[in-house]
Amino acid sequence: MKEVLPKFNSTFSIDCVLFGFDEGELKILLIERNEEPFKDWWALPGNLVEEDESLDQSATRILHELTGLSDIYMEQYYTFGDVNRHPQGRVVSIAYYALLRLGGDKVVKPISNYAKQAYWRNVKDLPKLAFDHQQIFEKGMEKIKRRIKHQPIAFELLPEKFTLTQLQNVYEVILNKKLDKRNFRKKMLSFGVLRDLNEKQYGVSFRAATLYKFDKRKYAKLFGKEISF
Amino acid sequence: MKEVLPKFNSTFSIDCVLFGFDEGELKILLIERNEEPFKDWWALPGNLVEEDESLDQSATRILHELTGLSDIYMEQYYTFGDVNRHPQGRVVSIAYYALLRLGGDKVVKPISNYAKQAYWRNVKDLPKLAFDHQQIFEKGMEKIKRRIKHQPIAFELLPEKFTLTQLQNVYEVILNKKLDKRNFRKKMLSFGVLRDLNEKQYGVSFRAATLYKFDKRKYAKLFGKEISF
DNA sequence: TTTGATGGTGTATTTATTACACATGTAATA
DNA sequence: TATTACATGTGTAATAAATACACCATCAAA
Repeated sequence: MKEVLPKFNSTFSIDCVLFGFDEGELKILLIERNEEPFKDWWALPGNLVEEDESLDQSATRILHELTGLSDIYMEQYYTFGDVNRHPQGRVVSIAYYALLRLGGDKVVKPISNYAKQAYWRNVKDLPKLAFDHQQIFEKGMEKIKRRIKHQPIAFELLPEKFTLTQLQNVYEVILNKKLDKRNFRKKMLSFGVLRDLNEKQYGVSFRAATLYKFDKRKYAKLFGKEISF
Repeated sequence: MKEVLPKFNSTFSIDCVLFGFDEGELKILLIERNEEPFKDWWALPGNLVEEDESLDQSATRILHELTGLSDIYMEQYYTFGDVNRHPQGRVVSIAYYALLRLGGDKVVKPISNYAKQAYWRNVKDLPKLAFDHQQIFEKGMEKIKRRIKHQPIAFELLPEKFTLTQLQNVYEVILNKKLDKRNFRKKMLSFGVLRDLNEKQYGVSFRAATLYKFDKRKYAKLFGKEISF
């Protein structure tokens, strides 16, 4: 049944924009390339898609190889296919973004040979990037700006227990504008998807804030109601 | 400088969901395939990407070959890459949608050999589709449902001069719900992007309605203000 | 001239958004 | 133990936006 397709002279890759939130800053993971082309340049983590894996599987694998993490919110958002985007041939790249919980911990183990090292970089201060990765990053940034207004993605960037101030910081840094504290809290709590844990921060050198948790069950019940965060 | 990429055993295609609005119905263009696989099945128009064209160029070309039209609002919205989506090999398909002005006229000339014929079909009454085209269609449908709320895409489906009732029909059929006439008009006119042409319909067997035009210049001035249509 | 079908209009109610300032609690330290 | 530094936590009034709702006007055709 397998006949031959007229063209097989192309390939495709996945590139990932891995967002993380740490110390009040939105960061993405960049690798320093160890191979041509663009050896020694900074680039988004990415790789070629294997024959026997779907695009989503491939994105999941690449993320796992790079960070050791699984069960992460990832989403395909655009495909880049300019003729000369890759100097070695026709490579169409499918872009994904992921939202990671950072937290002074072990994330990031660039085991693979194609990367010398990997660093988290503040999105407001990125170096020059290889290929068309600047464009890929910008489109990803736009995407999460839109997405955060309608979907509960901010929680993916925070630890399971978080304070309202931390949550507000995520919104402020992604939307790139200050929000009013009282209005923000009123609105967030009004959705009824945050559970007050009756628990306080500890180890902070000021008044400890109440910890909340995102309640997925309650959110699921609202589905279809088009919340506007 | 050109080295060899490790894998070149794959290919990619474009599939298009062409939306049109006619006689109060939202329709898409389907072709009846004349080639294996899925010979004689209904399918979305699509084709393989050529070596020397970008994805956007390819989408534009395919649309032009099929309809004779150019200068059409098209947008890439998702890429489908399940391993077995194409029975003859690994084919990743980049999906685009386009919004066309129908109007009893000449659109649609399925000249190519791979299609027997092409028909406009109401989205509420589609036949079984080849490949994963049902899924591709559904995702496209979701996309324009979201998009129409924030971007002025409804106008792309209407003739240059249109009545407010026609415009409301477009919203109703895409959002799949009835809207209140007075509230709809109040809101639409409040944006200040519709120009009253001081002109009436003619040839209708009832009271003729005022014709309006979408004013792109005024809309452009609002840019960044996040209108919610 | 009557009928049928669509065009066109306003107001009151409810809900959401915005603007805005000060007392409280905690840890560090003087 | 008093003071300081710092982030937490709270309410109300004003404005803007969304919603609900019904009838007369106009035109062509019969």
